[in-house]
Parts: sequence; structure tokens; C-alpha cells
Amino acid sequence: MLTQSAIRNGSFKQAGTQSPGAPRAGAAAHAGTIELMGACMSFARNSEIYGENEPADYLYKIVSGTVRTYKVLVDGRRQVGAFHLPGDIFGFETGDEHTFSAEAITDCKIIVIKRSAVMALAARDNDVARQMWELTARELQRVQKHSLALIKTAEERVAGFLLEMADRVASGGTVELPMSRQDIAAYLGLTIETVSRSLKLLEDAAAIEVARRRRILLRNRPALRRLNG
Amino acid sequence: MLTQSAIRNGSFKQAGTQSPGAPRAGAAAHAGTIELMGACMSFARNSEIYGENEPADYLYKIVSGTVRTYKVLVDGRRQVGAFHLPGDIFGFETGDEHTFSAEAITDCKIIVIKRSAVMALAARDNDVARQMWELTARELQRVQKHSLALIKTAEERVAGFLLEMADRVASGGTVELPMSRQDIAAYLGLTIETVSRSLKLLEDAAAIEVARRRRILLRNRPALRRLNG
DNA sequence: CGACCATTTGATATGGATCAAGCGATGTGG
DNA sequence: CCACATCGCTTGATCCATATCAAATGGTCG
Repeated sequence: MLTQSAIRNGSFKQAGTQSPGAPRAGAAAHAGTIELMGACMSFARNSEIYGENEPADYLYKIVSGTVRTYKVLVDGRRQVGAFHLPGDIFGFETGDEHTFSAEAITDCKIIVIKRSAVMALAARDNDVARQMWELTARELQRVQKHSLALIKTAEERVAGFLLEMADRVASGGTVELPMSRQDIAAYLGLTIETVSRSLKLLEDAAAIEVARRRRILLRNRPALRRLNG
Repeated sequence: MLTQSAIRNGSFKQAGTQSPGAPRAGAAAHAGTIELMGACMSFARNSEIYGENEPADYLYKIVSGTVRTYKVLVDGRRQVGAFHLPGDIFGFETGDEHTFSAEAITDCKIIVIKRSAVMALAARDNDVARQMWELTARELQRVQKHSLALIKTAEERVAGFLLEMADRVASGGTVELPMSRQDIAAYLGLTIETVSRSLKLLEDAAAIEVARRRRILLRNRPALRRLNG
């Protein structure tokens, strides 16, 4: 729930004169972009944005920072479902409860939008409805791709992960990773040791260079793509 | 493509007076169900319904039989993305090409619907648009669940698979599997040997009984759920 | 500077893959 | 109706990729 999580973890920061409890849907109806319907909030590093099984009353659009969504498995292990970067919209569920938890990996600024407002708008505006559908479809494609990645070898998964991140955050050949090895491991279904060793293998193969722990230089993308399987 | 695949693999069987090349969208506009927009076709066991990268010009709704969608990986292995049973709609892609291939596991009767007709209808009818969206959303949930399954142990994957199939095809405690061990293995990211051994483990744990190769009796669902992780 | 935490590196264990028979249905031709 | 071939599956033996356990290292922040 917004109020709980917000008060517990983030500091409020309103967009214009709107209160997050009562965004004026009408105001956005002629704006074209749904983010004008929400309030901007700050979340500190490692703070919870929402928890699994909480009611999914809000959508979230990242202004700055990185978010992970994850599930805690019965045996205590974490499985990261996705990393979300600036511009990404997340927290959009099919049912009315979140199926994953969401946490800020870094300090984040996030626009929080009431779901019911978006849905009401979508019911009137075909264009908004189509946007929501496309959002779901893109997410489906992403998860399908990730699914396929999970049956590959460790080295292939790490190579694929770097290529994915390069597409999303790279400036030139440099990938600045916002997340820890632990997060990467939990995303790829591996251990941190295996991630570390796979990175070394890729480095030995001259495909990448680990400049600093979280700064990876892609030295040879064709090789990386080949190693991605 | 419909014509190619159809002529190659299936025998035509028209629904009413419609030809599959020119379904009369208008006829279905006031019907409420999209299947009235299509023609019913038969596909023989193991015949291809469509191939990866072919244009996704049609949707498919299964009347009878079972279908697998799959990808052939670079190393030649097959990964099954989903099994589709009577009532299921499949072949609905985000882009305009199929991202998986589809094959009939058993002899099938399938209603084939022109995608453009459905899309045109969805543009006018909010209700149809919402149905399409929900279809995508349900598929997303399924793939997400499958994703999580792929990081579990072999025994957990098989237990989960049996529970999934039980929800879909079970009459009482009996699950009649329409697919081979090879298909199951390719769906779960395992080998047939491991699937076979996992079934034996579940049988030893008194959770199931393998009556005939493709007839599984669920003897203890709580135990199965526990073994599912 | 010193403590801490994330990461790397090394040694060993193990779950599932691979390789190789064996077996039991199902079908086929004599 | 029965020998025989075939195919899908099971069972057994061994191997290998990755997990696990255990230090060592190094970057970061007080």
C-alpha cells in the first residue's frame, strides 16, 4: 500500500499541487501522458516500494534510480524478476495484488500513479488502453526472453545479461551496473561465485573488461553475442 | 503462414459458409465471441501449425487436442514454451511475427481466426480490446510462473508440472498426459532421464502413482505441493 | 588508519547431464 | 497368431557444471 510503504521508506515530494491520495484524473485526460496523473516520491536505497501480496493500487514510473522486483522463495532464496531503470513503468499487475515485491536498489525518484485513475482513463480513451496493453505485451516478451535465458549455461546467462544492460544503460562500450553481484545472481538463477567466475571467463575471452566492480567495458560485442548462445 | 501450413499439414473444414481467407468480421461483431470469426481446421499429430518467424496473421483457438509451442535453440535442443489445451487461444504475438513454432501434439481441431479482423474489431469494441489485453496478461502470469519454476530442482519442477496439468485436465485424481516425456523434459528444461527419475522419486514418496506411462494418479496433493517448493 | 562488506579465488560436493543398456508396449509382416 | 522390429521409457554408471564451503583480497566509508 502506498501510505504504509511511503511513510515507512520514502519522503513525499508532490508534483505540482496534487496530493497522491487524490490525483485529479480529469487534469490528465487531455495531457496524453499518464505520468501527469501522479505524484513524485523519493525512495532511499534498499527501501521497500511495495511488498508481495499487498494490494496493487498504484503504478510506478521511474524518474531516476534503479528498482528490483523479487520474490522470496520458500527456502529463503531471493529470485529477482526484473530490474527497472529510469523511464520504466512497473507495479502493473493483472490481479489486484502485487505478485512480486519491489525495492529501490539505489536512491530513487518515482512517479506514483493511482491505478484506478489510469484504468478509468483507459476505459474512456482507447489510446491509453492500447498503451496499457502494449506495456503488458512488452513485459511478456521480456519475461519470455528471460525464461529462455534460465536454461542456458552460466557464462551464456551472464553474457546475455551484459548485452541486455548494455542496450538499456550503455554509453559507448561502458556499462555502469547499478546492482550488486548478489542481485545479478538472483536475477540469473546463479550464485555470486558463479557470476564472478563467469565474468572472469568473459574477460579471459577478451569479450569484456571489468574496469571497476560495477563498471564493465564491452570490448567485443560480437564475441559476447556468440557466447550468449 | 496459414495457407502453406494448412495445405501441408491439415485438412480444411469450414465453419458454416465462411472461407478462412475472408472471414466476415461484421458477422461476428454482434456475436460477442471471436471464435465465430474463424474457420475450423484439423491438424494431424506432429504437424506444424506455424513456424517461428512466420508472419503472425492468425490466432488459434483449440477445439480438441493438444498443442506445443517451442523454439529450437542454437545447439539444436528444443525448449517448449507452453502446452495448449482445448479452449486455449494461442499464436497471439506482440510483434507481427511468431516468436515460437507451434505443433499439434495429438490430432487437433482448431479454430483459425484472422488477426487483422480481431484487431479491427478490438479498435471499435472496447470489450473485445479488454479481452485481448486479458489474454496477454494471463499469458504473462503463466510465463512468470514458469520462469520461477525453472530455477527449482528437478523434482520440484516435475511436481509443479503435475499440479499444473491436474488443474487443467484432471478428472478426479487422474491426470491423463497428452504429451511425451520428451515434451515434458523440454518444457521443464530437463532431460527425459531426469523426468523419469523424478517421477519415480514422487512415486516413492507416495505422492503419485504412475498407472500407465501417460496416466498419473495424484495420491497426495498436499505432499505434491510441499514437494513443489 | 582501520573495520566492514562486497567480491574474488580456491577446494570440494552434488544434482542433473550424458552415455549406455535394458525393458515393455505397440505395431507389422510372415 | 506369433516372431520380430521399433519406439518410448526406465534404469544404471559415470562425468561435469555449478553449488557449497572456506579463505583471501580489496574497495569504501567512518
